[in-house]
Amino acid sequence: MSASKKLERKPYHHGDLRRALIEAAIEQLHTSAPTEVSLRGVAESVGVSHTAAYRHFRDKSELMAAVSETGFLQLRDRLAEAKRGHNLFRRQFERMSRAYIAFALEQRTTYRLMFGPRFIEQLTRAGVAESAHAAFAELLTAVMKAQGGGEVRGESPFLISQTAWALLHGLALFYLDGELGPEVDSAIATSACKFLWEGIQGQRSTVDSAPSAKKR
Amino acid sequence: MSASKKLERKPYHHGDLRRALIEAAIEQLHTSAPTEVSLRGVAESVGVSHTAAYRHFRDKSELMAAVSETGFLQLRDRLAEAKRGHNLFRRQFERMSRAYIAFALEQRTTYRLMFGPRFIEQLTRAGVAESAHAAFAELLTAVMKAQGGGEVRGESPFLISQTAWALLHGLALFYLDGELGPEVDSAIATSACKFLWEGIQGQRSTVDSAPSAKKR
DNA sequence: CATATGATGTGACCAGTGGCAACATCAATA
DNA sequence: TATTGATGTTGCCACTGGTCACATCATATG
Repeated sequence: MSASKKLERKPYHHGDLRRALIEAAIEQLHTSAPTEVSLRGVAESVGVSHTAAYRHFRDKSELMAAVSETGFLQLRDRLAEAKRGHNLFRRQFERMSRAYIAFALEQRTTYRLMFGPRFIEQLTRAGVAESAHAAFAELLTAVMKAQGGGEVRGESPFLISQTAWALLHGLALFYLDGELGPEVDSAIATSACKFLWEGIQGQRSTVDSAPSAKKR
Repeated sequence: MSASKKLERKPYHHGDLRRALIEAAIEQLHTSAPTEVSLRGVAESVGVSHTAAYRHFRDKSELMAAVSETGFLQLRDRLAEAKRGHNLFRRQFERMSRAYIAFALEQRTTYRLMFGPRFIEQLTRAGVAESAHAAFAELLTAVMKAQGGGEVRGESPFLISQTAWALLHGLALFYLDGELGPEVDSAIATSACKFLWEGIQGQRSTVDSAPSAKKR
């Protein structure tokens, strides 16, 4: 076989095992519950001994934390993408909500992992905390900007954003748990966002959809 | 030792092992994550061989489902208790919200278990589904009654209740994950409920909170 | 009262898991 | 060229959930 080149002959050293393990773990999460994903299985699917993983992760939880981190980064991108090109918060909120739930549905198990029981531990790892906050910041900045324009009431943007996030998270779990249908646009998500929107919008809504009798 | 009586001499047959196992599991959940609770550990803490559990539960997950069921029943009682003696939905909602989050905080790990990754599987077991729906019904009936009095807008009580539940669930997880302080009354819960309340209240609010400044 | 029978608990054992330690392999530098 | 540190491997350990054959007992039946 070719001797000079680098591939084919399964080199003793993998090259980028860390990344490969993370991707393999994500792959397994598509078909297995977080609990059922075994470090051994992941290593095997990469064609490597299970202990090799310990050269790149202190233990299994650190590998899973790395998976979470990539999840949060992806979620952040989705949210950023959702609001891009729209200036009205009402519109941004609607699109971000859909994007959020769509992400949770597509990455079901990863999403569960991200917000699962190890969430606290994970947040102690720098990377996870940062990426999680980055995702949250997408929502927060949108709220703050909308407050500047008077579109959203002027109370603490943190409280408002957290409320919205909590609602989205709760909704996402409902979808994941199969209590709701698989269509992101189903009644509940739409209604829920409408209810919250009506609770947080500012007095002088610049463009209040329709002049329908609103205002309290 | 006394031969005629029933206690002391650790009888070969436990008497009510099923219940004892459930309680022991709940006990362990107070100090261990759901994942870390082992069937063997639970059995040992009851002073029984780990295989004895299989006489009462098909497998570990069935034991955990039983734990969930008792959790939902307890949650239902808490919610029922919270609204008892109050007629104004606004007041009921406020109290139920606090009760909900308080329950999640007190039974941290059990709560995680209840809504954890196995939620779907659990719901296929009759007992769990029933108790879960019973808890939800407490909220639902309150909403429906309030709609009758015009206190809550007349849209689908299901959608409204689910929205509220989703919000509460999301909030509860925030508390559990330590993103928020441990005080149930902290700003976020109060604000979140206020925002939602303003989004769902009916047109002719009978008593729109005394104009008192309240706490803001 | 004696005995048979089914419910309940036990011990031995299995495969699978996460993790550790000593060793093997290799790439890069001195 | 030799050494060294990073990376991957093999062998092992304790532990877990689960199955099996067997032990113990409560109770119904003669």
